[in-house]
Amino acid sequence: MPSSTVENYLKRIYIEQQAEPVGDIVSMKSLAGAMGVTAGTATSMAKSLADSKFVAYEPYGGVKLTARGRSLALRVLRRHRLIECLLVEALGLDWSEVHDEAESLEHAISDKLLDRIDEFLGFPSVDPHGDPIPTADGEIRQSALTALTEVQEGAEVRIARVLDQDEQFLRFVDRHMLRPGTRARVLAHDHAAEAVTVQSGKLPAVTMGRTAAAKIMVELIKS
Amino acid sequence: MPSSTVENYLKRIYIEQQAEPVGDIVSMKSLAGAMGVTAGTATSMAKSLADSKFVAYEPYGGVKLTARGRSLALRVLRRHRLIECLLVEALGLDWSEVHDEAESLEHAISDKLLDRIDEFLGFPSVDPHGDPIPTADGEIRQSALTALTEVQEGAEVRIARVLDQDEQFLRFVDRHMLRPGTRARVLAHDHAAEAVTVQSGKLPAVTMGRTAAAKIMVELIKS
DNA sequence: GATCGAATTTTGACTCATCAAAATATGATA
DNA sequence: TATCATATTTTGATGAGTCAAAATTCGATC
Repeated sequence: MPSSTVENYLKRIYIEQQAEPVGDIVSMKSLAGAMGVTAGTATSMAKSLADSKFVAYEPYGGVKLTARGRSLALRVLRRHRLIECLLVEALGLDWSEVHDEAESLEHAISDKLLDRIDEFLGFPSVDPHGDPIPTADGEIRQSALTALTEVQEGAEVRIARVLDQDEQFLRFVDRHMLRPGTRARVLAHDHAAEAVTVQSGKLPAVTMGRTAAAKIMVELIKS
Repeated sequence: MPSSTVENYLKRIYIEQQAEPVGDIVSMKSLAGAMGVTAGTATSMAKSLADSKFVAYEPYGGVKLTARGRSLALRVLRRHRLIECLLVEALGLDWSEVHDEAESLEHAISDKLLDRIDEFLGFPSVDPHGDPIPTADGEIRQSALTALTEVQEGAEVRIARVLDQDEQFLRFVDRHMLRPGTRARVLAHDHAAEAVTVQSGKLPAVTMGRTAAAKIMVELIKS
């Protein structure tokens, strides 16, 4: 059984790999940063993950998941996201507080219980943040989404996914009714101010910075 | 934060202490046995638990929880038992399969989530096996129960608690409708055969060995 | 090509939890 | 009281995961 440390590294590598603009390869620096350990620790873990065939490790290059590593990473992600669903839907926790909880529960839950939860929830395809839930056989369906920053002025969108689990940010999103599933309209892009103005429901419009807006992914309804 | 190993030792010591007929002191041998480690490991953990003031450790004597240790043990037990309730009541798992699951989840759940679960379940006082659930402030109410072996022939009882988490045993109990909450009648004690005969619901009577019967605790309804 | 700064790797050390095996203490019995 | 079986403790070792700091390599620039 891989330890929860190993599971965390693989999950992290998977996520960093997604974020990697090109090449799918994760440097020791970003891995160490993402895991909150020193670079030396990242290197030695990289080697040991490579020994277990979870990653391909290129000295002075970086690390990249093997099929085996990717499969385990997706299983961890599946656990994480199904647990988030459970906490929100069955126990009524707020979506802004479930991330950390899921972070530890994801290593403690059995496959059997997980399947039970999946069934109980009606086999959801995304978690409360709109992140896709890998299937039991290790597939993940990424729907093509657009960042709020890329949407034309005046367009109507449906919020689909929020790419940041930070509690503060999620509460901000909540306050302005920009939670996945809701409709909103992009009112303006201010390139000089690097800001985007959006409006949802009956709420007054809100203006947010580009970097914040870039973390909100949407589907176009009408432009 | 105490590690989950520490939590497990304290929980185990608490349980062994309850089982200790006299003196409340747990020997290294029984601790090692209960934890599935060698005696040397038990000794060194006993010392380190003593360093952290969780137990009083007497060389060549044994170990006994301090108030601090007892408090943590009860918090772990509370987590364990509330999780068992949740798995049975909300997710429909069978009571015979929840023990192992709870065994790992109990170290991964936050106090916040636990309180939420407690509320969601309506503040239950016992888990599916009839084991009392410690309160959030560290109290535990042990109701005075009688073992099936001590009940007079012909008496009617209500099953209150089953003192064995073994899956096989719990399924046996289930098959004969002897789950906590159900009524049953003690038909006979056969001292020579060391056996007890019980009957529940519309099922035919079942005869079980003394040691099995001793693990089923009941309340008297009528003798 | 030589040099410099940044990233990476190596080294040595540490903690936690464990084991096997050797050494020792305890308590009962002769 | 001497002995013996059993329980306990000690000792030395191991693996996982970590850090700090020293050593090395890479890649870009001069």
